[in-house]
Amino acid sequence: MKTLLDADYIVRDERPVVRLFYKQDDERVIEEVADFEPYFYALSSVDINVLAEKVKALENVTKVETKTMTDIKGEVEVLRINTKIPGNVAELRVKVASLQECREVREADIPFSRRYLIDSQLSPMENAENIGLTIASLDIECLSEGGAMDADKNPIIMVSYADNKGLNRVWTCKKTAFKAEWLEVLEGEKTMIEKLVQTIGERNIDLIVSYNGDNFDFPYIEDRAKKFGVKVDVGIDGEEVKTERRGMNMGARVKGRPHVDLYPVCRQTFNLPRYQLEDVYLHIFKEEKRDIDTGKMREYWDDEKKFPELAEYSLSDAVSTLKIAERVLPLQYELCRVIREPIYENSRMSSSQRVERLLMNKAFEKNVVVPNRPSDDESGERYQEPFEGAYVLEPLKGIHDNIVLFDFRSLYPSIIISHNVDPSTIDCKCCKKEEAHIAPNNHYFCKKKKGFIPGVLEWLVKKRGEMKDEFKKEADSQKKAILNVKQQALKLLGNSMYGYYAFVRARWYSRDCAEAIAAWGREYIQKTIDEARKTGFEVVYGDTDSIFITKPGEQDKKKIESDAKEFVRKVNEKLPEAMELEFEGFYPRGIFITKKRYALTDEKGLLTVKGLETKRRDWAEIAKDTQNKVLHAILHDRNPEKAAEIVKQVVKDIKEGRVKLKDLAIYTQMTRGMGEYLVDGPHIQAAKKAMKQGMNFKQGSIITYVITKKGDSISDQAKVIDFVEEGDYDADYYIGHQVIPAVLRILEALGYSEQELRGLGKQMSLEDW
DNA sequence: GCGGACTGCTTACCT
DNA sequence: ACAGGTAAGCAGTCCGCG
Repeated sequence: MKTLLDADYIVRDERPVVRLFYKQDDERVIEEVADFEPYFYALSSVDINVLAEKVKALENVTKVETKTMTDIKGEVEVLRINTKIPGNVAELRVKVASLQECREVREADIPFSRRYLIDSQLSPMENAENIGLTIASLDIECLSEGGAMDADKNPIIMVSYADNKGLNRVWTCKKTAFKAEWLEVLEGEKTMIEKLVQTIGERNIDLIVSYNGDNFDFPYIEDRAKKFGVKVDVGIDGEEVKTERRGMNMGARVKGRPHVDLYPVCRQTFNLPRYQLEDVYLHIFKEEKRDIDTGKMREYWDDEKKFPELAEYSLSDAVSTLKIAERVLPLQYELCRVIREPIYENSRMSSSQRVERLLMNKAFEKNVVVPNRPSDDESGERYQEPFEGAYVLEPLKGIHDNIVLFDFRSLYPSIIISHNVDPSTIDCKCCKKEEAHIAPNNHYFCKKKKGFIPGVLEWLVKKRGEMKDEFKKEADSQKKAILNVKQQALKLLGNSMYGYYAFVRARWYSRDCAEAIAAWGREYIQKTIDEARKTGFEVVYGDTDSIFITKPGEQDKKKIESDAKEFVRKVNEKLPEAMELEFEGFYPRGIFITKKRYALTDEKGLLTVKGLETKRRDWAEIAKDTQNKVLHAILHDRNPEKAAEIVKQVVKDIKEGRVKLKDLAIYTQMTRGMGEYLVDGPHIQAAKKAMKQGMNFKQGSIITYVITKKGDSISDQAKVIDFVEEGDYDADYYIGHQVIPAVLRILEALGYSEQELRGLGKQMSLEDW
């Protein structure tokens, strides 16, 4: 049994050698492939043989052959141009492209080891679960003075390590009397780094995980190691870890022993207000992780009594990182297998990159020549040409009883499949418009030849169906879990296809296709809404692919549900085969505030909230929690007086200074670089003040701030939480701008007028908001 | 000089 | 750095007001 963990290439005797890093049984092996040459394609503007002759005369060309492939507009003759080493491609493609006879160069920007994986059709991480990978997590602590981390000055004081074969270690250089079986006191920083490297090697680690290792632990270790002349040669063949630029961020790459930074993975996998290790751990395991105030690192380090706390915290970082890895890696493995990408790359890819990678694999299988990536100018132009998206029905605002929710199962993917939406089938020559799939946007799609992307989608849907069937049949819970992850991965890829068509940097971008899909979507939901109304339902709300209905005058819940199910059956009879309207659920009560903002209770009293403040990271916990309680009181307990009582108490707590800072914190992401803001909102002004005191924020950082007492405007009052004392908060702001607006929206929708609320306000002693 | 109306910028959500 | 549709807050400006 073997599993492919990593791939790269080296140049030996002026020939490229692809290296495949496997774990085979219990051994680590490197397979070398020496007979694979880099190549790319050229399309000709004249007779392909004329171009071929010209190309043959160019330097470093080893082989030229003509081939028929499928392009967007149909079959094309292409020239496959082989060259000696990958390093030649950049120069050669320019020479070829500048030949008069050359129309276009294709597939010249695919990295060589990726090219090999596409052509060999090898899947990384096959058998990963069965082979028993040895996974290690690592984490460092360093002694920083006042916020800023500077690898030049501040030493590493602790390295913690945990692996899934039972070894837990904290290596430190403090001469301490504290003893623990996992604590090992070493001479100094240099020895600690050496110990880490040595342990990874000795324990034959297959996969290294970290939390923010790309941007912190590895670059830091590298810098410190350099100081001591130590090599961080943790790679399988003794290569050192290399931090490389990957778009806007860094990636710490370890050859053959993939390093997965769980921070980007978690940011993509979960939707949370913040993504510190503690937050993610709490979210997944519903359990607080040990934490310390890292601002007081010096104290923990110097004080012998406090030191054990630091050591335990450090160990818990490594241990919880490993636990998180075990939770999130299965989906990563699965994505690796489907898109045939090694895990180092896959774990740092965006969903559009994954879709594109899958399409490139399928293109190879189906003899399709891959379109080029657009230039910056081209994607800029595409960006200037937006199109109409989904339909959203204005909700009937207020409370509704006995709501039935329907939605179209995978609306966009099913439209793409049903109507064969593809850049190669749009307005085809082989069908008359009337005989084709006519889209609501003045285009039509071929009915004779299946498009490339609908074909790939169909494959994803079919595979997913198989996984779901096997899931149902499987009894073993571990195997069930794997099957479930498999279907999840396929679903993720399928659901990204529409967005990919509309993504301006996509190779297979097609505004016309995206627009047609959205237009069809609008047509299906609008027709369904009309049909529901004709059938005697009231349509309370609908968004894109979902419809909320009630049946006025009908009290019998069973009757409502059965009528609704009958309606679904009727609609489905008329829909294309791949499309389906699904009965999603029955809700005894719901409140609709505006488009995209509503709340429902199911029969067990479980609350579903969408879009309201409760769901937003940029509202304080005190406001979100109060809104949530008010919703529960109204929807489930049906008791507005209770709601009023809750608000009254919270307002009192705020006024009397009893609220903790963590409940007042507002989280807001910095979505661009500091210099790019035209208007500095509260989070930016708070961040700027904090940066003067040594803190660091960059694009993507989530800023945690509180509105304090002092200042001329809200932004002026905003301060990063680390610099705020307990009790220093603007009570009027939290009452008037947080709690009251959040609950008022609910009470207003209940039918209270503004005046009544002010009256109620007096009762509730809210008179001064 | 003040407050309400309005606009533009910004964010995070929904599907 | 997958899409468009949407609500909403804050900062700043405009406008009316003897």
